[in-house]
Amino acid sequence: MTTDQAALTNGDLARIFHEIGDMLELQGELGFKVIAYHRAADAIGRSPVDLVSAYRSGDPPRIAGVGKAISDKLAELATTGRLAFHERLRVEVPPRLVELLQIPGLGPKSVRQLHQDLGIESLDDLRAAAEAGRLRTVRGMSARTEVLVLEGLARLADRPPVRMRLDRAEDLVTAVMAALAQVPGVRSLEPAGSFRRRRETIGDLDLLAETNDPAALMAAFTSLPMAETVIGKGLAKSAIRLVRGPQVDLMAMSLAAACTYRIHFTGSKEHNVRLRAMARDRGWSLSEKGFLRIGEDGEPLTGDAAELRTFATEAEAYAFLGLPFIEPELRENQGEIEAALAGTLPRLVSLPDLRGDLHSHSDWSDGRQPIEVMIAAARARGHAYQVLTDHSQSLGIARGLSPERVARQAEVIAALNARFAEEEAAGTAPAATPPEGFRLLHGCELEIRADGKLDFEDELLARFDVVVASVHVGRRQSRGDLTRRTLNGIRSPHVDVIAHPSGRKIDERPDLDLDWDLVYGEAARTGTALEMNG
DNA sequence: GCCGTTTTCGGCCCGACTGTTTTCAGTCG
Repeated sequence: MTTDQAALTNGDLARIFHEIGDMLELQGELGFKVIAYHRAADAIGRSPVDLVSAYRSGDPPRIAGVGKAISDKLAELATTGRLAFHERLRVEVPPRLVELLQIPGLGPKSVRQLHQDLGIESLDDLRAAAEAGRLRTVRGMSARTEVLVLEGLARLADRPPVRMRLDRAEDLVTAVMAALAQVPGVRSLEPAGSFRRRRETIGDLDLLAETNDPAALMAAFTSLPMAETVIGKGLAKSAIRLVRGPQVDLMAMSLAAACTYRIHFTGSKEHNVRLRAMARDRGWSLSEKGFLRIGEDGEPLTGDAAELRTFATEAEAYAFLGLPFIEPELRENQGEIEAALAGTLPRLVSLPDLRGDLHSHSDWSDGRQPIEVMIAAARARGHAYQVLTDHSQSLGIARGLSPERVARQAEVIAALNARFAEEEAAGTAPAATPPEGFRLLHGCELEIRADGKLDFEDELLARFDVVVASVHVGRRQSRGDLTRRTLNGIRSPHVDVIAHPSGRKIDERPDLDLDWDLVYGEAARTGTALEMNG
């Protein structure tokens, strides 16, 4: 436990309460209490409010899933930096025992048994016991368990669980679906899970299939050349691990009743739990198979009395619960259920909304393609405009443009636009061209230098159609300096957009340390757009 | 431990797969 109270972030707090949940579970505590701690930890981890500050100020926010007991513990952590309850648990439960839960197949019951019977307290203890053949002396374990445990340990050391970025997931999903598309009986294949929710990083891949012949599909799936191991195989669902890749789950859906399968496998788990609770309130039990009527005893009716409701589309299933359709991207139990009930769900931006690209680089700076190739692609997509934003002069590594090259580029762009106008007048423009035509706009990605100065004079900046400004160098400066530089960009009357304001690269580079309240406020005041990415 | 226009007590989401405990508990998603 740290003694520096200020260092406790919401993420630290979440870790502490998850660990409490794990340790209580290993002690054999009631399941619902364990779930309550994990649920509270998740809510704490994604709170937008800095909770240590809020609790110290004496005005903590109300958080769903955090009641009096956990709120008191948060207050103790915020004011003292420690939690007596947590420290007592760490005496009672060996702190490293929770690491055993990472081994596939080892759950709380098994870990507890291993600790009780063999005195195992760590992964090292577990390895030694497995290698010595002592696990088989524990009730419910065998020599096979020892093999599985050693494999799990090897995998843990060899390849720590790492989530993949959405683009890599896309490649793998495409490859697996292509390999299964020709299996006899398969009518449809589609991705689900966090990939369908378009999370920025993906753990496992989930696929759904409609098929007349589940046995053939599962046989083909579990014998794919790209499968390293088969984790499970059944007629309803199977799971494999790809060679040097993630786990892939495949579920066979009932024909023409796919809606609840889609909901179930798209998740998130927390979103599904909310839906099932809502179904239960209405007298139905919800699973991937559909809605089953619940009897007096709280159990689904069976036999002749059984009543199953299925639907063809997700929208119908949501409507059955009194909800509008909820887009997959929103299904995280982060307020979307409440918004759906209140009729305040946002309309998501989608591809047809995209009329042009406001930030692009050609081979004049660090892009890969000539301007003409990029423009042909944009016109073929039916865009109305493209803004060319090659780098400004001081970013030498990206071959930033001098004022002279900017002038030459302006001539090239003018000539291209004249040609587009002629083609549109003559009716020879690409078929996808929108009614208003297509125009190439001249912009630049303006460097905000390390000293905070802008990279071009105002007179030159005034000649661009669009100016996108950004910080690339001096990323290690103080929060104050970085914020001042960003504000310099925002306050220039010539700057229209701040590019990648956070400078974050997913899984590669953390956010810039900026005073975001100041940045947002000044951007709103001056009407400067902030690029959403990273 | 949390929560409540049905409840301040008594509920709390659901099913497939695995292994071994010959009838089901544990794990997982």
